[in-house]
Amino acid sequence: MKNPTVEEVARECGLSRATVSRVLNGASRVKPQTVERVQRAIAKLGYHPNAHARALSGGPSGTIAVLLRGVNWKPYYSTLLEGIEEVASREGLYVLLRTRDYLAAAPRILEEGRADGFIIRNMDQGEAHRRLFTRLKGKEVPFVLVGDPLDDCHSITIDNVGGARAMARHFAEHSFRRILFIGGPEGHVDSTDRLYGFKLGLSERGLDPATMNVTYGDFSTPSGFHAMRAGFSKGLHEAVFAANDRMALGAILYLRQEGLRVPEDVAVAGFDDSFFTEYLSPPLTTVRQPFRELGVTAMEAMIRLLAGAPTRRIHMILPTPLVVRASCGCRYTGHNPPIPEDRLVMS
Amino acid sequence: MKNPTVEEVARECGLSRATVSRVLNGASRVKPQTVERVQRAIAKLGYHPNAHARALSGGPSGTIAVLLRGVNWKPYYSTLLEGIEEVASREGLYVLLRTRDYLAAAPRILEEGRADGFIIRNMDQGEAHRRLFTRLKGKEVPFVLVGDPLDDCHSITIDNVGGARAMARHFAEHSFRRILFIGGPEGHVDSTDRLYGFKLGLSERGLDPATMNVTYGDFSTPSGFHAMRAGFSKGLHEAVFAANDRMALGAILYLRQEGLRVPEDVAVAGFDDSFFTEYLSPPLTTVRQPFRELGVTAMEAMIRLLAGAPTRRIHMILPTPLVVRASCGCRYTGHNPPIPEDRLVMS
DNA sequence: CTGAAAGCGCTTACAG
DNA sequence: CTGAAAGCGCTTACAG
Repeated sequence: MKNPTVEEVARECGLSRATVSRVLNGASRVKPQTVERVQRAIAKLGYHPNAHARALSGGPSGTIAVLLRGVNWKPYYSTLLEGIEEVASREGLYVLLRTRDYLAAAPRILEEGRADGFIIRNMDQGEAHRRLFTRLKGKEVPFVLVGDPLDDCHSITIDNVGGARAMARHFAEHSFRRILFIGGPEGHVDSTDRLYGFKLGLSERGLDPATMNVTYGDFSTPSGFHAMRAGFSKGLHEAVFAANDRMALGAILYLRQEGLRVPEDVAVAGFDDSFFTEYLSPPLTTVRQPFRELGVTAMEAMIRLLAGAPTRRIHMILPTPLVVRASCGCRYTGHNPPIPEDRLVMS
Repeated sequence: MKNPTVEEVARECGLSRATVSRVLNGASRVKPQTVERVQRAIAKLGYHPNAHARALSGGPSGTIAVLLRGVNWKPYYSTLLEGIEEVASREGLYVLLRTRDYLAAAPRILEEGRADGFIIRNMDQGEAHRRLFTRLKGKEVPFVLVGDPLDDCHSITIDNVGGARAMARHFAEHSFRRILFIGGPEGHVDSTDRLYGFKLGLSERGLDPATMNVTYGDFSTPSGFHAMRAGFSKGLHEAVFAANDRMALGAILYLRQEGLRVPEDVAVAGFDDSFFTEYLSPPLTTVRQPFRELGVTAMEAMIRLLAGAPTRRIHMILPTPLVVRASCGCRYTGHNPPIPEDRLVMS
C-alpha cells in the first residue's frame, strides 16, 4: 500500500499542491479556513511528507549527525546520547549516529546531504579534525564540538580544570602532602586539563606541585592498577588522585593487594562519578561529569544554529561538582545502603 | 561551493547521466572502458551522489533505524550498538538511532521513508509493538527483533534459559539447598526466562524448585538490596541468584551490612557479566550476555533481508556462557589483579 | 490568498 | 552498450 502524496491530499481537499505544501511549512499567507481544510485532508489520508522529496527540494533533512569516537565504546556515551535525543526528539529531529571511523565517514555524510548539522566529540587527531571542520565551514553546515574546544568553533565543554582544582583544595584540607596523580594517556586533553587544574589548586593552597608524583595509565582499570604500582615504587603516598574513576578503582585494587587500607593508609579519589563509585568500599570521592547536560546543551546549541541565529561563537563550560564520599577520609553519610534509584541502569 | 551532480560528471567525461548512473549502481552492461572514464571523472570532481535524490527515485535510503527503549539508558546498549555499527559501516549503511518514545516515532520514520529496515529491541508493551510490526509488514519493510522473540518475526535472542539453567547446575554442584532467586520486574520476559531456566536446572539435578524462595526487584542495585532484605526475612539462604549483576551487587551490599560473608555464609551469583563484576570482592560468578554479537548478528540478518533473500524466518539464540568466579564459593584463579584491557572502557 | 510550472538530483524503462 | 525522457514527491519563486 503506497503512501499518499501531496497530490492526493490536494485532490482530497480540492486545492493545489502548492497550497498544501504551504500549510505543511508554517502556513505563510494561507486563509485559516483553508489551513483547516488541508489539515483535515491530511488527517483523513494519514499523510506524511516524504523526507527525501522534502530535502531534495531545498528543505532540511531533519537529521543531525552525531559523531563519537567508537574505539572502546564508553558507557557514558549512553548518557550523552540520552541528553542529545531528549532535545532532538522534542524538536522533531532525528539522530544519525556514527562511532566507527567517523572521520572517514563524515565527508560522505556531508556531501550526500544526509545531515543538517553535526555534533562532534573532538578529542585527538587534531589535524584530521581540522580538515573536517574546514570542510563543514565551507559548506556552511553548522557543527558543535563536545569536549576539547577550539577558538573558532562552537563548543560545549566540561570544566576539567575547575573540577580537579576543587579536588586539590579538598586534598589540602586533609593536609595531604605526598600526593600521586594518575593521568590518562599522555597528551590526552582531558587528562592534561585535570592535571593542570589539580596543580593550580595545590599551589593556591601553598603546596608546591613540583613535589607531586605523576604516573600514567590509559583510563582503564588495569592501567590504574599498574600506574599505582609505578607510583608506589617512587615512595609512599598519602593520597592519590586518578584522572578517572576506573583508574582510581585499579589503584584501590593494587593498594588492597599490598595490604594497605583506603583511606586510612592512602586516600584515593577519581573523576567522572561513574555509577559504581558509590558502591565501592569505601565509596569513592570524585568529580561529577554532567554527561546528560552536555548532550542537552550541545543539541540546544545546534537548534539555535539551525535557526540561523547569531554568529557569536558559542563556548560553554559546564560545571563539575565535587562529590565527597569516604575514600578521601571524609565521613560519608550518603546513600549507602543504596538510594532507591540508580542514576544509571545497567540491564 | 555546490556539490557536483551527475550532470556535471556526465559532461566531464562526455557521456550521459544515464550512463554515469549505471556505473554508480553496479555497472550493469557498461563497457569497461566507459566505466573507467566515468570513475575518473567522479574522482576528479570529488562527486558524491545525493542521498535524497537517490532515495526519491526508487533507490534505498541506505539507513537502518535502530529502536531501543530509552527510559533509563543502559550502558550495554553501547556494546550492542557497537556490534550493529560494525556491520553497518562495513556495508556502507547508516544508523538512525531512536531511544525516546520510539513507538510513537517509528510510524513517522517509516512513512517518511527514512529507513530501509528496522532493528527493534522488543520488550514490554506487546500490544503497541504488535501494531508497529503489522504496519511494517504491510509496507514490506524488513525488521528484526532483538530480545523477546515472536513466532512470525525475525529475531535474535540471548539464551536466558540456558544461562540460568547452567547456573542452577553449578549451584547443584555446590550442593546448595536453601536458595533465593531475585527476579527483575514481575512479568519481564528476560527475568521470567531466567527464572524458568533456573528452575529447570534445579529439577534436572533432583532439587525441588518449589522449595526455592523468590523476591523481585527492578534490575537496579538498590532494588537488589531491598529484595535481598525481603528474602532474608523468609529465612537464611545458602545461595542467591539474581537476575542481573546490579541486583547481585545490591544483595551483596545488604549481606555485608548484616555482617554476613560472601561466599562463606551466603553465595551470590548474577547475570550479564557487566564490566564491574570482576572487580567486586569477591569477583562475581555470573552469566555472560554477548551484547556485541547480538548487534552484529541482528545487523547481519538485516543485510540478508535487505538483499531480498529467503523468506525463512530467522530465529537465532546466542549462547550465554557461565562465568565462574569466586562469589559462588569457587576458587577464582582469574584476572584479579586486573587483566591488561577492560572489556568495557568507561571514560 | 491561491495556482501552474519549474526544478531539486537521481534512476529506470524504453529506444536505438 | 548508450542516450533522451519521464518520473520520484516535494518546495518555491512567479503570476494573478
